[in-house]
Amino acid sequence: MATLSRPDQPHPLPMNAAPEKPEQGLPVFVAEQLKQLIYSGELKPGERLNEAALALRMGTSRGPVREAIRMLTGLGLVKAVLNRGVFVRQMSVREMLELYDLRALVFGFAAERAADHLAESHKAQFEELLDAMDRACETENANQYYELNLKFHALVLLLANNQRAQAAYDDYVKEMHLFRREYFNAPGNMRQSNAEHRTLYEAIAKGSKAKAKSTAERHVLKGRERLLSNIDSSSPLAGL
Amino acid sequence: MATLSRPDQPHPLPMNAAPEKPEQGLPVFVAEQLKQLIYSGELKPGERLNEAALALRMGTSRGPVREAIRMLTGLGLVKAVLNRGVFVRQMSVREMLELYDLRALVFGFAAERAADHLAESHKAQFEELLDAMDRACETENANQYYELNLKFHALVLLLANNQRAQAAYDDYVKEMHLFRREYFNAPGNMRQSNAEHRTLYEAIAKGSKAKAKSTAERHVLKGRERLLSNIDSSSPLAGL
DNA sequence: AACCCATCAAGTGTCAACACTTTGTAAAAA
DNA sequence: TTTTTACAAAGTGTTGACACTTGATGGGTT
Repeated sequence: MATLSRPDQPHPLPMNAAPEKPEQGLPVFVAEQLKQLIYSGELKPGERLNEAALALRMGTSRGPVREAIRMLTGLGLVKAVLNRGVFVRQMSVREMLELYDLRALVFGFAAERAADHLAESHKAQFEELLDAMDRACETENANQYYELNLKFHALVLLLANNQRAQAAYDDYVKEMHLFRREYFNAPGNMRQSNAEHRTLYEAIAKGSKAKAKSTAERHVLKGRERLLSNIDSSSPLAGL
Repeated sequence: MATLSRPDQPHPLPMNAAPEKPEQGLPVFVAEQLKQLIYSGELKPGERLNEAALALRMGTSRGPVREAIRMLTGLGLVKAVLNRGVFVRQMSVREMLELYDLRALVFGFAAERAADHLAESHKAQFEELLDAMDRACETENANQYYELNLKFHALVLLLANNQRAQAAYDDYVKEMHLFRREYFNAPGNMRQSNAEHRTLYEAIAKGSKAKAKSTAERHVLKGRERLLSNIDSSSPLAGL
């Protein structure tokens, strides 16, 4: 997964009022906005969501806001405490590590299947992405690399031809944004990471299922190791 | 996973009115009830949820019911259509097959790790379960076997020591209840299934990680095959 | 000074009323 | 008889008001 320095808030104060004709109802609209606010970091992990304030900001009453919030609890993005409000979920180190394990598992699974389903048309996409990531390495453009890296992984998942796995993987990546920001800065592994990408792609292109699987798995688990060493070098007893 | 003939509605018309002091708020309470209604089959896949009727039944107003329903949409249990209501999700054959793939993957993962973490105290539990399942086979008690089977799988997941994987697996099993009932009747594979359980347990007990993993994976995938043959023997063009 | 208790503001929990959309029904037109 | 149109019923969408809980503030007591 490589560096994982999240792009610093692409949305400074973006969305404001409700649309004229909500295409899917106000609660859905509000839920989208809230997701943005959370994933972009404007609403930080542990922070409380104030219903009245949000209602005002979204231009609705509290009803739809409450419904939107309930959707997010179903998604595990926020946690409600009776009579005290709902709070943006905070991931523990343990949860984060578990998530890496699952992500590695699913990514390995996807890579294995991608080695079966690869079509000529996708080869071009892969090579384009790999080259673009190389260029991002040259220019030390971490945000750019992060985006391309996401696309690379998404492409593997797409080729796995399992929408459920695709959705799950997507959730995993998004959930990781709920982790404390300060642990994420492992600056310059981009080159190493992209080398792994190349190895993986070659395995997929050759149709070597076993190799693709193990390469993909290890690629994600390296991110796990990196996180782990970041943590106990900064505070030895942070974990659970 | 074995037979998977679901126990026929353990809850005929169970829960009725709201409790005096809802321990976690009315919406949560209602959501629990709704989950029961759905998983038990009283609310069938594709059926619409009537807010007013449910509110009456639960002894609340529509507000908490709507919030409960939104939680379920977040969980993917129901699907909302603007101005037309929310409907219990219906799983397609394709989704079901994808789910089996993921379930096999996670169960394999769990078995591999269980082979590491196995303690003496759990051996007794395993053997107890296996014997009980044998007895259920003798008496042809499918419901009994189904419950024990669930416990066996849950125990493996517990030993994997990854709460996230445990929760995911649990969701998978529950989601499968959203599939059309008629495809689930593969009556008499209980003996075969339990033989696989024994093989798996022995691998775990011996600490053979690779064997445990592959055995567990195949065990679930056999259920997948069974489903598949059930389907195209009953209606050749059911799938997507 | 430390502690305890009333008071109060802020915020969540619930409800009932109202507005809008959809859909079924039955009368009117072709 | 068939089609169209108007109407009515049922149900969802949204709101503002009100009840209750929590936590903070501040005065009084030991």
